[in-house]
Amino acid sequence: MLAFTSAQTVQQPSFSAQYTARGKPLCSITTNPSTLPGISSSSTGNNPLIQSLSRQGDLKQALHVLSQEPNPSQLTYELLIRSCSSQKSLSDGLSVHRHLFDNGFDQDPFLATKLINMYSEVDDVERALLVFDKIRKRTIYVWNALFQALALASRGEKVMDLYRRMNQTEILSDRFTYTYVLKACVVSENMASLLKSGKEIHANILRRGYEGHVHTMTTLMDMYARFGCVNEARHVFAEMRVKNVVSWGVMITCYAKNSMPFEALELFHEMMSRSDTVPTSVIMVSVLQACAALAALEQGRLLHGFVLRRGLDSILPVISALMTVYARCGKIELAQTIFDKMEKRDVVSWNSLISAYGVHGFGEKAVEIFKQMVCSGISPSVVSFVSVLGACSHAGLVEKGKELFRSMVQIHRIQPRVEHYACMVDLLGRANRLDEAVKIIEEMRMEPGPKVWGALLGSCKIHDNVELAERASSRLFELEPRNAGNYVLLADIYAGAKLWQEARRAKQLLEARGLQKVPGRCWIEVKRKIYSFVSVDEQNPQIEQLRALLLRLSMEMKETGYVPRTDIVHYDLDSDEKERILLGHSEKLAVAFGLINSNKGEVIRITKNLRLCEDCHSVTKFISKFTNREILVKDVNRFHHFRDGLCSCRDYW
DNA sequence: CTAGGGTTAG
Repeated sequence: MLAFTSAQTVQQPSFSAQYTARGKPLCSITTNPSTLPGISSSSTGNNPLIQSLSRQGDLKQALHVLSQEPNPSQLTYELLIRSCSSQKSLSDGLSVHRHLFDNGFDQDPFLATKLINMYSEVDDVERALLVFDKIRKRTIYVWNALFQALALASRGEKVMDLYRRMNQTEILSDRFTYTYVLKACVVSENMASLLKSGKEIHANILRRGYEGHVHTMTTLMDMYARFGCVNEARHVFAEMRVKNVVSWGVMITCYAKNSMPFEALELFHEMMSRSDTVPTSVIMVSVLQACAALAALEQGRLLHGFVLRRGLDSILPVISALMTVYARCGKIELAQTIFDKMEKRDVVSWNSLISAYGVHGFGEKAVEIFKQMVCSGISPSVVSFVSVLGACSHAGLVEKGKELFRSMVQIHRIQPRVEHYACMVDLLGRANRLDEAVKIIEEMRMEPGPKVWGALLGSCKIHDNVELAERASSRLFELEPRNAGNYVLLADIYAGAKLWQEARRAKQLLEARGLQKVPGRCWIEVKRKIYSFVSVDEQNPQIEQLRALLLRLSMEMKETGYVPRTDIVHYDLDSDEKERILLGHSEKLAVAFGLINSNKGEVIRITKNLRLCEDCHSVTKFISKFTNREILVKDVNRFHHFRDGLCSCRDYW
């Protein structure tokens, strides 16, 4: 880059010299160009030949001919630059750039645009910026090309800086500008600060009267969606008079990605009934994702049928999403069947299967699939390692996990990222090897992020380690002050150690920051309808019936040794009240609902938004034995398969 | 020169 900068300004001759030297081998073309078919020695010279060589992708030949051409045209340069872009060749791009500079085309805004595109394509934004700096006449095309290049390189702040500067000139944004600058907002390292910028662009869009432009408005929705601003996205969507399949898709994805799977499914059904929009594979992927999050098997089956009818069943992302739906509905064998039938598989297909076994606690199987993947010649990705390490963690395969972690660098040449360290901390911490977990953190060559400290805090909860919990939580309160879960976890750990005053302080901290505990929720799908439960659910029409059933079961269970875990209720209440609260937990309500409303022999499947509580875990074990029913509970991070009084997690979760 | 998607840990 340095050589080029100086050359561009002062050392022009060296370019030409270097260039001519490189052109030498093909001088035969210039000595007698007319011997080549279709080439005349008229005023157009070698231009048509260079152009057709560029179009064919014979870049080397094109460059050789160029070196002998005294009058290259703008079109010739354009095609050459494009060829460099498509071949991702920085060195050839530089040659063309030098050449057009020598021929006085360096102030041509059209070619500057193409050069910026080209440098962006070869991942050299710095040179793209340089072209922009040098060009004096900056058309909106030049600006847009740079915005696009910077957005692609995740330089959000830089884009906003330049966007504001552009707005001080007489150049006006167009519809392309808006899509690029909006995209730039969500790709910066510093997400929070650019939401403001996004809103600023939103205001400009309205001021300039672009609110009727579908493309722009859809990008705007997506920007809000990625910041988690569901209401803003929803508002933009509602105001759009013209919607197309992408606008619907962005809104559905927005819900699916922001933990609102119900709304995602609802909107999909609305799209199907109220518009003539034909769903694409992209839409199906998002809807399937929502379905997986809810563990809604019947919905999933309907969607699977739909996918087949629409002929979308050979599209890899759709298949991966389908596998995940079945896996998350507890139908792991169906996920395996789909995988087996695939004609082509990519790394994501494999990852889907690995994580499927992982969340069910089949650690060995997950490791086996991982090995099969490697044997079949697919290189594991960063996600493969997250999945397989997670699988080891859930199954307590500590040594296996450590071995795989080492193999990341040693065999697969993948540098561990923060999320891999988080997996290791979880793996070791869960296995009560907290000192080793701490050692891993201390040896990290990067800043341990919230995921790492969060994994440690979670382990402290399992193993009642107050001291370490204080250390982890103090870091978490700095790193993610608005995550309510951390305060609740710390309060629980204190309460578990009967440090009531400290527990109260942790809760006060939560409230002082204006946060609220995420309420525990459960879902159950019965006859294609999904029912949702919150703890001590007074609104539920069947609540009395559910309570009565649970009370009866609880009394029976007590006779066979069940002791309600009133110790985990951290309110200052008498033990009867505590028992009542425990019995009102949403997962118990959902189980009772399933027992009453589904047929005998059917598996009861429940989804929970948090980690399963210990009391519910033991009660569900009892119930599975008592009622001779299989109960499948998917909590935030794994599956619990209850059968005959036992759980598939072997009480390790 | 423009918009959306698969697999992921606490």
